[in-house]
Amino acid sequence: MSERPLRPPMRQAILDAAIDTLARSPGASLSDIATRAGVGRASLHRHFPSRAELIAAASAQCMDEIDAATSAALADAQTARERLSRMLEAVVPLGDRYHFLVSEAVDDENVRQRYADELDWLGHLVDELKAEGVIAADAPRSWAVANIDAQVWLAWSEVAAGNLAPAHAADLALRTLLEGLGP
Amino acid sequence: MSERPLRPPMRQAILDAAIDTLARSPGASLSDIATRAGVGRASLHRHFPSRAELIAAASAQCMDEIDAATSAALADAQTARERLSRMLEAVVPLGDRYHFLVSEAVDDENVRQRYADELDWLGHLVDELKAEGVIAADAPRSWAVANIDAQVWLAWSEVAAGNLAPAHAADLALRTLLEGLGP
DNA sequence: CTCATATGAGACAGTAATGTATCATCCTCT
DNA sequence: AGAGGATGATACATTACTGTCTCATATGAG
Repeated sequence: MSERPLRPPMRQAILDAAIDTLARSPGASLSDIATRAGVGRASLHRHFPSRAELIAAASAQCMDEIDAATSAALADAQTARERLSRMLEAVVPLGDRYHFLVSEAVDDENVRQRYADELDWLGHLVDELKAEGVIAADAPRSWAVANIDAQVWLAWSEVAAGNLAPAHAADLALRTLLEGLGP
Repeated sequence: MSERPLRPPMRQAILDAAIDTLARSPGASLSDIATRAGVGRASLHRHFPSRAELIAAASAQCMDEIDAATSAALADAQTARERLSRMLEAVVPLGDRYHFLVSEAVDDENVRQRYADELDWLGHLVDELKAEGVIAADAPRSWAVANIDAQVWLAWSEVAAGNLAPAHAADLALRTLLEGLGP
C-alpha cells in the first residue's frame, strides 16, 4: 500500500461522500454529505464554495475514474467486440459513480462536454461493431448506444443488490448485448 | 365521445400536470405543477392537502392506466411470449408515466404494494417464458426482470426523443429481449 | 515552545417551498 | 335575480437548505 498521509485529504473524503450520497438520493443536502464525510458543513464550504462547484468537481472525478479504468482496459483490445467486453468489465464496478453523472443534473459546461464525448465514443464503438458484423447493421445507432448504457447500469444494480458477482454481471450484460443486438 | 362536463375536472388536470412535470424534473415544486395545470396553488391544496397525497394519487393514477392498458392487451394472449409482446406494445407509449413511478420516491404503502405486485407479475412472466423455452433457463430471474423493465424505459425514451415510432420501438425492445435473453 | 493554519461548532441572513387562511370574484343551480 | 360553492390571488407562518461569518480548538511546522 502506498504511503497514506496522517491526516486523510479532506477534499477527497468530501468528494467520495458526495458521490455516494447523491447516487443514493439525488436531492441530498450538503449537511448529509458533510456528515457522511465526517466533516463539518463549514469545512465543506471551504473546499467547495457552492453546491454547484461540489457537484462539478464530483462529476469530473467520476469521469476521471471511468476514463482511467476504460483506457487501461482497452489498451490491448484488438476488435470492437473485445473493446465492448473490456469496457463492460471495467465500468460495471463503477456503476454507481457512472449513474451519479446521469441522475445529477450537471450544469457545468466542461462536464457536459466530456459526457457528450463519452456518448460519441460509444457511438463510434457501435459503428465498429456493425462493421465487424457483431451487431445488426439495421439496429438504430441510438438504440444500440442506449442499450449499452442501460446494460452497464443494470449490471451494476444487480451487483449492488447482491444478486450477481461483478464478473458474472458484466458477462451477462455482454451476452445480452451481443445476442440482443446481434444480426 | 362521452359527455364532457362544461367545467373540466380540475382534479384530473392537476394529476396530469403533476405526472408530466414530475416526470421531467423530479424536484418540481407545487407552484410549477399548479402553473402547468393552469390552476392556482391554493386550489391544488384544496384537492390534495399535502404534496405526499398528490404524489400518491398521481402514482395510483399511473398504475390504473398501466393496469388498464395491459389487461386489455393481454386479454387474448395465449403464450407467455405473446403476453410479453402485447405488454410491451401497451406499456411503451406510457413510458413517461411508468418512469414517473420509479423516479419519484413513493412513501405511500398502498402504492409500494401495487408496484411490488407488478414486479411479481413480471417475475411470473419470466418463469413462464423460461418454461416455454423462449428465454434461457439459466438466465437469473432478477436479471430478466430488470431487463424487461429497462427495455420499456429505453423504448419510450427513443420514442420521446423522436428517434423511433412507438410500434418500432416496442418491436426493437421485444427483439432485444428475446435474442438477448434467449437460449 | 510558539505560531500559522485548518478544522468544528455554532450563529446568522437570505431564499425557496410548503401548508394555512382570508377575501373578492366567478360560475352554476334554483 | 339570488344563493351557494368553487376558484384565484394574496398574505402569512413555518420549515429546510444555502452561503457567510465568527470563535475556540487542535494540529503541524519551525
